[in-house]
Amino acid sequence: MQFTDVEERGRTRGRATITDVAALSGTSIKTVSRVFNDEPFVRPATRKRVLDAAAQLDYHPNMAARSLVRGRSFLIGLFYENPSPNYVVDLQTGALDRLHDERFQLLLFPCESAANMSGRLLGIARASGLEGLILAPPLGDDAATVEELTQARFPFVRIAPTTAPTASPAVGIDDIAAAREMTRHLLDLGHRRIAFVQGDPNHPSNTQRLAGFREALAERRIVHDEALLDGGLYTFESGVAAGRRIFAAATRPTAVFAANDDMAAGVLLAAKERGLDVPGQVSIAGFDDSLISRVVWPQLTTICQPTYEMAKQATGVLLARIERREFTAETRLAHRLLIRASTAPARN
Amino acid sequence: MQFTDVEERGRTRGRATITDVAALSGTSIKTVSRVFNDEPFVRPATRKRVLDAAAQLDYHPNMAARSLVRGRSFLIGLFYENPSPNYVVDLQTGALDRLHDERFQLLLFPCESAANMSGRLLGIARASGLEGLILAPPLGDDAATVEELTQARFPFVRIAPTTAPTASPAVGIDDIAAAREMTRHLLDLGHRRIAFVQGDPNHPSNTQRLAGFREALAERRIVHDEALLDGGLYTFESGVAAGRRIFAAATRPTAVFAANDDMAAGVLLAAKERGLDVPGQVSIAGFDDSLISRVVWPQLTTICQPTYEMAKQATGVLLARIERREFTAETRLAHRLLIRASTAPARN
DNA sequence: TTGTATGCGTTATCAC
DNA sequence: GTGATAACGCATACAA
Repeated sequence: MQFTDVEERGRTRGRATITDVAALSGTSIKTVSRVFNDEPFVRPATRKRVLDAAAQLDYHPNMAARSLVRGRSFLIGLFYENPSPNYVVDLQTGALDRLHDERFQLLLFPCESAANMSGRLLGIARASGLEGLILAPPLGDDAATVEELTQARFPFVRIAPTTAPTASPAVGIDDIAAAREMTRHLLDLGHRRIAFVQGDPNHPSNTQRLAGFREALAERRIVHDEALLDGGLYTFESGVAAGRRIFAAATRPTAVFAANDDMAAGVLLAAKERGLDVPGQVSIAGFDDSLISRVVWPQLTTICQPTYEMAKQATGVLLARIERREFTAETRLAHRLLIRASTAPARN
Repeated sequence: MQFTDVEERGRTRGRATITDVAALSGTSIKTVSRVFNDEPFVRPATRKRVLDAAAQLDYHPNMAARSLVRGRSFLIGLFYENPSPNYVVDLQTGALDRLHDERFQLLLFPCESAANMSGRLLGIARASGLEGLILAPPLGDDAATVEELTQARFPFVRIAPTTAPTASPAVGIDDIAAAREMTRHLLDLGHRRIAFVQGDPNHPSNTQRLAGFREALAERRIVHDEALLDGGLYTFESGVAAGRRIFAAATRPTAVFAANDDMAAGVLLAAKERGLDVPGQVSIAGFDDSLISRVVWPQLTTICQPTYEMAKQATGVLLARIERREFTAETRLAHRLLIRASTAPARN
């Protein structure tokens, strides 16, 4: 069955304008404008007349006209790679919640890879008329991107970046400290052969988590067997692959620490394929506290990273920067070690 | 550390305009406009001069001005409830991918509940200047919403709706047939006591899946024990709760069919808590083929519902409708029974 | 406290 | 093929 609609009404033509409202309310367009912009110096009675007329005409200010005359788009862009849906949705929800009741709108820019975006962000931002950018990891760590935006004095904020702070604001947690805590937890349980599953080597968060892992081992004077370092890509599938390699090795580790939950869940699946009991024969730890860590069995010990809150605060900082208000250059949010059922004392 | 930037450059003021490009290229603004809108009747040499000037000035057309004069916003809205992040991201990616290379942009509207949106969608659409709406389930099933939008001749498309087809286009699968297939699969494995875990009773998809389940039982002349009907809310947690109730009952079912994967994963967790072997002692089936079905152990037998593809096609239909081209009123996409490890023959 | 005139950056009309 | 000029709907000096 096929249709062709003759007359659709999604466009703005034919809709009531400020002039119509002025006419019907017996005022001028300036007064209507005042009412709709919450400006002072409008007599309550006049305001009411305007509002009534607007309601009657189903008037809504035309955003395009408003943007044009103000020289602003009220658009901000969220740039992210697509590692796990859970993470992405947390990010979006945080940003959207902060934007609620602001007149800004959020545009999504899922990126294939941070690398091929390098040096192109400013052009995209200009083309879409964005007023500011939120850069989720690992985009905020690309030197060329940061340089380009900074040079152009284009407002942006980075979420959980790991490179040295720049003139641009950032919101994140201390990845090194968090990974250190998790490693200490495993060490405290008696584990000595601990495998580390890296995430995407291009995400500096991975570097930081690995650094924290190494630091904790060094504290206890444990020489890390580099054979126990495996690499994934932050995806569930890559975690499965890494797990299979790890458990196929001659001397199995007693614990595996994966740089995020998706990979940890993959390692868990690999363990089960091999008939290994978790945490009886091997402990598994993740990072992020994404939904997946609570969905698998046993539930994963992980680091609670407040993604939603980071996105929310980052958005707030960006708005402040766009509005030329004072803003916090660097915000560090608290993380939390979440001990659940996937880690247990090492058996001798 | 606090900053206040004196001069940010995210706004549009100060950027090159069509006039600048015309001046630099020695042409008129109309010609520049022609070039940027791919209109014919521009000599190649002139075109090149314009393009060069534009590049030199880093000119990008001002979307607001363009929208204003055309009387269009090039904005479409995606309205969804937030059941599972996996589903939401599939939806977004499908829509975004279709929009790629179109000049439309997507605005996100996560809704708390379909009920409290009833009758408010048109206002929101008008206020945001949207040209069209994509309604993900269960929003497309709200009678008041559909009525309101239809009345106003506002372009919208529904994804996987289950209420009777209306004048508005829809893209979906045959939920009844899919649920029937899944139930037959369980029956073929010898299961006779099969519990059904409902989703949100307000989502008509739930009604359809339950209907398919019942039809399959009726085909085999099996009288369904209504005690085996439990209810969740399409969330993982509600699946856990339902599973606990089901497995606590005096006579346990040998199979559980949940109306979506998130709940099936919850049932699986409840089974494990109780020490039940899956699929040895109980088979569990889901619906959706969302990431979660592949992440849990054993992986879930489920129905593959092409969410991404549905969103992509729905977006295409909406664009056609907005552009007043011919569009398909109803699109039914194929589903697929995915037999994985969570279902096995019933033991006698 | 309210109104008038001007311009924002485009596209569209119509002449050349 | 190309170019003046008038909208588009709104905010904002400036005037009253």
